[in-house]
Parts: sequence; structure tokens; C-alpha cells
Amino acid sequence: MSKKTRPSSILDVAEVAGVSIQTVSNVLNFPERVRPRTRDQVLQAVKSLDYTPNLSARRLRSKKSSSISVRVDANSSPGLFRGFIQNDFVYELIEAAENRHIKVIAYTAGTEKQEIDKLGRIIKSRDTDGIILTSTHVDDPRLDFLERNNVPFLSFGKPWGHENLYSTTHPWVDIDGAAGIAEATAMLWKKGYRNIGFAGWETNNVPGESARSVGEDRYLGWKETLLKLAGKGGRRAELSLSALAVFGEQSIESGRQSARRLLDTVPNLDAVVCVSDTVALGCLLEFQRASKHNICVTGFDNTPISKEFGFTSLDQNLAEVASSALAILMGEKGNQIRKVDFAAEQTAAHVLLKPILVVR
Amino acid sequence: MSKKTRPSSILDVAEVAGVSIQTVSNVLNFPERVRPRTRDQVLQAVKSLDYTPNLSARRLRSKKSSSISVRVDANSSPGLFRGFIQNDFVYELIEAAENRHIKVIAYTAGTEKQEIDKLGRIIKSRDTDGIILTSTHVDDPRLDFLERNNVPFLSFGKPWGHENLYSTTHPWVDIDGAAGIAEATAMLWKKGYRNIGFAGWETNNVPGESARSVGEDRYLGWKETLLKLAGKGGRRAELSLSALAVFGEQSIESGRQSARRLLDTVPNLDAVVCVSDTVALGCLLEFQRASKHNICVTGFDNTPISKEFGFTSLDQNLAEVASSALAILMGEKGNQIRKVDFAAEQTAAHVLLKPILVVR
DNA sequence: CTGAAAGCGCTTACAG
DNA sequence: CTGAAAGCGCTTACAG
Repeated sequence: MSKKTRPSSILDVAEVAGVSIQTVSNVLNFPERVRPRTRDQVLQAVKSLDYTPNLSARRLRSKKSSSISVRVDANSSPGLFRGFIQNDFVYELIEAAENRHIKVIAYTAGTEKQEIDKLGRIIKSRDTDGIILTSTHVDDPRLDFLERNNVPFLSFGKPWGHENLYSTTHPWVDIDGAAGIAEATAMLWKKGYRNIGFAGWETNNVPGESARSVGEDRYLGWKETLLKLAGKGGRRAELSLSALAVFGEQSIESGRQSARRLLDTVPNLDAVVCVSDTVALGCLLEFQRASKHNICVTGFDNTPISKEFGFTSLDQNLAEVASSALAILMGEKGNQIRKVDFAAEQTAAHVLLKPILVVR
Repeated sequence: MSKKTRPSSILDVAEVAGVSIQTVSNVLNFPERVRPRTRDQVLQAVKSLDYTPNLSARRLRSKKSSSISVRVDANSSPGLFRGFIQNDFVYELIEAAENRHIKVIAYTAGTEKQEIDKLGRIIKSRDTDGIILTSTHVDDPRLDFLERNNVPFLSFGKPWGHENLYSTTHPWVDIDGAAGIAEATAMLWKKGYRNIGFAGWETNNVPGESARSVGEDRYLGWKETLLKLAGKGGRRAELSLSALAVFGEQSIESGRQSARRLLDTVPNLDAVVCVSDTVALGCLLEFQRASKHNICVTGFDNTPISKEFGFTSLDQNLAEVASSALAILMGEKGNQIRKVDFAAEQTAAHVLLKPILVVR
């Protein structure tokens, strides 16, 4: 009777299988160490008792939490459809983690300082083997903090502001926004559009330098592509391009304003590449209002909004981002999270994935 | 040197404070048991060593995981803005949990059967003290499963199909959709609107019975309110009302269709109460296209979409849903998750919260 | 290939 | 109010 209420332990399995608990442990963790016949006996006992190891005990003894931590933000954070993308990323991260028998612990933090405090506590309580950072930026103090604490981590987002993205000493995975926007732009060009505007986000763009933010990266994707397609480059081409690009915020209303400015200044506007689905929706609605139904609009993120309104967008392919992140943190075939050895794995630890152009 | 790499343990704290490890443990878990002077010594040692207890050890010994589990779905799941709401709920749940020193573990599951399998493993691995279920429905097998496994759980969502919501033997928290929609409808009436339509979701509504789904619940909120305001009820009033309600799916396009049907059949239509922001957006866009700018539209969920497009909506108040859920699972002031004792807490374990009408 | 012993870092139950 | 002992359920390190 009392036996029924207690979940079975490794001792019960050992007894039923007629082996020691150590052999049971080996069957579960290093099956190749155990003779097939013994292994089968143990596995049968595991099955008949419906045994699942107590994870706290395993963690305590092995000093591995088999968990990764990721921050979740409120929807009110900047970016109209941020909730979507974050939700998808968290979903894909859990899927990828579960495939590798890793748990995902979600935490919140209002400010960067709060996040660092919280990360410190999570690390010291031995409750995580690795951290996934998102929304990293130039001189992000979290990178330094985690580096100092010698904890494995990875950022979803390339290290903005670095000369050589591939020289950083922390691993990252990102979507190549410039390449995605370039592909969208080239697709429009190929379809015959010739006056392709860009509706982006206001950034602290320093002309000639490498991108320092997501918004700038995407803008450069459009600009470089048009320079290449429309002319030989040079000062004149740059000048005429600058009239085709407008910048604002991440909101539908700002997208509407950008659309109006483009309508005002570009006589034969026939397409607009947008930095996001939000901005794209603003443009689309404004063009509809102005009865300019022939102007083609593309977005970014492939949110349900782009599906519903039927405009082309770029899918971040977050499933692949998530599985790449874990492949870096755990090794291609590894089963535990460890610091990346940059001497040996420099290239593999920095992954730039191409977004998928979804034409509609 | 080797000391620097190892995080401090309860032994280190005991040594610095000049007490036993047991007293350190008491200071952290039952401070009132310890003499203030001793307590201060210990707390100072904790601070100077920057000590945080090893959670795996604590969990193993105390047989409490201090964690709750919640399922996260992909955005592609039905419901255009579902990702938003889920993301917000998860965010608020983490916030509420962290306030009570509880961790949130997120898991995924494709089907209900998979979810039950996964829950079984989570429970047996002693990795959760409680489960938060969402999207429960009539005869949900997960409820039975968790009941049988004797694990504390709570559903966000009332037990659809039960005669008496408050008689179920499992705790739940929900938003009172009917009351919210009723408030929106009454607000419109008070403002002078008299031909208030309803755009809802197709449901298996059985006339006269209590609501069996979210969509039906919301529909009834509109219907009851108009019956009360517009007349004495009775067969004639019901009939005239039925022409004012149209049903479809959870998509913008379906919302557009609903709007067209209402325009066709209701001559003086001046407002439409919608079952969701998604449907409301469809209606709004369709009315704009038809230049019926004077028809007032309301939504549900207060997503960023309703903010951006400036229509009235009902906020689910997920922060309160989350903190109520934990108050039920842990007791108003408790610090651990336990099964609710229904003999003692019947009322408190079933909480119906009113959504907040956000007028725009 | 298998097992007896040790121990991960805490909290519990109890004695004083 | 405080401490010495036991033990949570595993994995590790090692002996045979």
C-alpha cells in the first residue's frame, strides 16, 4: 500500500532486474558499457516499473542541471509583433532542447541590470548549464558578465559593432537580415519592378561602416542590392537611392507615414521593401487608402499578419536557429552543454542563417 | 585557488558565521526559529560569500521541486493572435512564480496524448510540483490524468460543459468572457448605439444550455445583454436578435465576411461586438472599405492590434490570472504548492475574473 | 562487464 | 535556540 504511493527508484529497478543500482545507472547513461543481456533485463525492469530517474538526484550528483535558461519579455516591449517572434523562438527552443533531453527554464527581467542579477543567482544555484541571450546589442554588458562567470552561453543575434563578426569569443547564431532583404529586393527587380523603395527603422547609421543594428543591416541589404542591380554604384547612384529610403519606428502608424512620404517623393514608386511586417502592414494599408493597389510590399518575420494580408515576407526559420544554437552549445552529437573550445571550433560557433523568402 | 572556482556551499557559510550548517539552513528557510543575533551573523556570512543554495540539493532533500510546468504552443496553432496571448500569459506566470520563488519549466506537446505522456514523465522525474493547463475543453482527458496522478494542477479556463462550474474537484481560473462582452455591449448601448451586431465563432451551441466553449460564452454575453436592454425578452426579441449575430472562424478574412453579411442583413447597423480582436480587425477593415466609418467595432484580448487600429477591446488581465493561479496552488500566503483541500477552500479555488474594458 | 563504497549539498527529524 | 546524525536518489571513481 505504501509502496504504491512512492514512485519507483533505481533501487527497485536493480532489485527487479537482479543487478546493482550502478548497473542500472550505466544502462541509462552509458548503455554501451553494459552487456546486451544485462541491459535487456534492466530495460525490462525499467519498463515494468515505469521508472523515470529522479532528476534532482541526478543533477546533484552529476553536477549538471541539463537545463538552459532563456528570458521571456512582455508583449508591451517595443515591436508590435515581437510577442509572436519571441513565442515562436521559445517554442522552437523547447522543442530542440527536448530532443536533446534538456529542459528550458524561462525567466523575466525588467532591466539589463536586473537580468544580470538574476543570471548570477541562477548560475550560483546551479540551476542552469547554459544561457540563451536574445536582443544583444553593441557593448552588451551581459556578454561580459557571462564570460567572467565562465558559464556556457550563446546569443541569438550577432555581435553588433564588431569589425569581424567571426572573431568574437562567444558563440552566436543569427539570421542574415541583409541577405534576406537582398533576396526580396532582387526578387522584385527580377519581376520587373524598378522603383523599389525601402521603409526602415531610424538607426544611428554611420555611412560606410558595418551594420551596428538589425535595422541598419536590413537597410544595407536593400541598398547594396539596388546599387548592384541599378547601376555601377558611384556617388550618383547612391544619391538617387537615398531618396528611395525612409525611416521611422516599429509601428503600423509609422509604416503609414513612411508610405505617404514615399508616395510624395517617388513618382513612379512600384514596390517597397519593409524592415518588418509591422511597417509593411502600415504601408499596405496606406497604399490601399490611396488606391495604389499596384505597389508591391514585402515584410520581414513572416508573422500571421503577412499571411493574412497576403504580402511577401521573410521567415526567420526559428526552428533552425534553435537547433543550431543547441548544436553549438552541446556539439553536433554531444549530450551535454559545455563551453565552446574556440581553438577547435571557431567557425562552427558562429552561424549566420539565411531567412526564407515566402513569396505571396 | 581551487577555492575560487568552487561556488560557496552551506558549509562555507556555517564556518564563516561560526554556526552549524543546520542553523544556516534554518536562517534561510525558517528565520523565525533562529535568534536574531545568530540570524544576523549568518546573513552577513551569506552576503560576504555571495551564497546561493544549490537548488538540486534542496530539491532532492526536501522532495519539492519548487517548479511549475506549462505548455507552450507554436504560433501556427489556431487563432491569429494566439501567440500574443500565450506569450503574455507565460510572461505573467513567470513573474508571479518568481515572486514566490518558483521556477517555470516550459514544455511542448503536439497532441493531447503526447502531452499526457510528457506530463507523466515530468511528474515521475519529480521535476514539477504543479501543472498549469491551458485550453481545456469538455471532457478534457488531461484533467482526469492529473487527478489520478494526484499532482496539484490548475486550469486556466473554466470546466466547459459542467452544470455547476463551482462543483468541479479541480481548481481553475478564468476570464469571464460573457461579463466582458456584456460590459462592452452595455457601453455601446449607453452611448446610443441601438443596432448592435455580434460577430462570433461558429460553435455547437445548444440553445438554452450553459456555454460549452469560449465562443459560446462570449456570444451569450452579447445576447443576454441585448435581451435585457432592448426588451422584455420573449420569443419575438430572440428572433430579432438572431438576425444580428453572425458566426465564422478566427481569421481576419472571416471577420470581413461577417461584416459583409451584417451589412447585407442589418439595415441600420451601427456597432458590432466581436468575439476577438482578429475578427474585429476583419470587420473594421471591411467597414472602412465600404466607407462605413461610423460603425463602431469592439474586440477581445486587447492585443497590440486593437491598440494600433484604435478600437475598443477587453483586456484579459493575465497578470491577475497568473497571480490568482499561484494563490490557489500555494495558498494566499503559502510558499509551497499543494493539492487544494476542497472541503476547506471550495470557493477560493474557482476564480472568475472580469476582463477590463479598454475603451478607445 | 559488474558491484561495493563514497559523496553530491542540502533539509529533516530529533535530541539536548 | 542550536547542533550531530541521517538520508534524499542518484552518478562517480575505482576495484575486481
